[in-house]
Amino acid sequence: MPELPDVEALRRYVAAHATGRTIERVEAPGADVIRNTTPQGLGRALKGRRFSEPDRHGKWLLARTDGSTVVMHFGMTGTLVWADDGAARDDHDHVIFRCDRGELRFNLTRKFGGVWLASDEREVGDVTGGLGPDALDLGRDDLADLLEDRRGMLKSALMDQQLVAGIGNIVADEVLWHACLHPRTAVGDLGEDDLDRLYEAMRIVLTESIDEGHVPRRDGWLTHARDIEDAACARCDAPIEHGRVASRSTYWCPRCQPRP
DNA sequence: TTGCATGTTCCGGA
DNA sequence: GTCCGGAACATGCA
Repeated sequence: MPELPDVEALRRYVAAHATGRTIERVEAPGADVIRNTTPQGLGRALKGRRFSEPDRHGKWLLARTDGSTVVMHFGMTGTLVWADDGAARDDHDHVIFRCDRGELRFNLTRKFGGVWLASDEREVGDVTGGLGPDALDLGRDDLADLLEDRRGMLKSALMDQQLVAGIGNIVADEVLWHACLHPRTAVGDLGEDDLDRLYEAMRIVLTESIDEGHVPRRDGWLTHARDIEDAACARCDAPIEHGRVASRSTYWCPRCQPRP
C-alpha cells in the first residue's frame, strides 16, 4: 500500500484527526515495531505532548509534537487508524497513541517498517538516513541534475531513495509507462526529450495519485495490468509484459516502451 | 504447499 | 566507489 501518495494521504489524515490532540498514554501491544526505544521510552517522551502539523519526506511520515517527533515508516502494509468511537482494535494495531479524544493506531501487518522516536531534526535524519529530495519538490532541472552522474538502469535510479525520495515499485512502473521509457533504459542514454517526458510523467502520476489518496488502479494507466491476466496496453493494445527488473516485479509495454 | 507481494538493508560479485 | 542481483526480514493470500 504505502507509496508516496499513500503516505501523503496518511499525513493529511493525521493532520485532520490528531493535530492539536494531547497524548495521554502510549500502548504498544506489538512492542517490537518500536525500533529505537522501548514502549516506556516512547511513552515518557510523548506523555502530555500535543500533536502538531505532520510532515512527510518520501515514504516517511514525521508525526510532530510540541516535543519529540514520531518517525513512521509503513513498509508494504502499514497504515494509521484514528478511532474516537471505541471501535475494536485490530490484531495488527501495534502502537496506540491515546489522546484526550480518541486514539491514533499504527497498524502494520507485515513488520517491514516501524516507529522511531527522534528528539530533534538531526535524529530524524539519522533515522531516515540520507534521503534524497522529495519527489514532489523536484523541478524538471533538479531531476536532470540528480540523474546527471548516474549510471545503471533508470528504474533502479528512480527507486533509489537516496537519489529521489518517494518513488516505489508501482509508481516507478507507472511513471516509466507514461514517459514511454523502458525500465532498463540506461540513465546515461536519456536525452532532453526523454527527461521532459520523464518529469512530466512523474508529476502526473504523483499528483493524480495524491488526489485519489493512493495510486489508482485505472483503466487508462498501467496499474490495471497488475490485476489482469494477459492485460493489454491502454495506449496501443499490445500485450503487457511482466518480468523482473532491478529484482522487482515489473510491468511494461513492449511497443510503447521499446527495449533500449 | 508453494510462490508471490506496493518496503529497506546487507552482502558478494562484476 | 558504483551497480546489480539475491537473500533476509514477517505475514497473508491465491
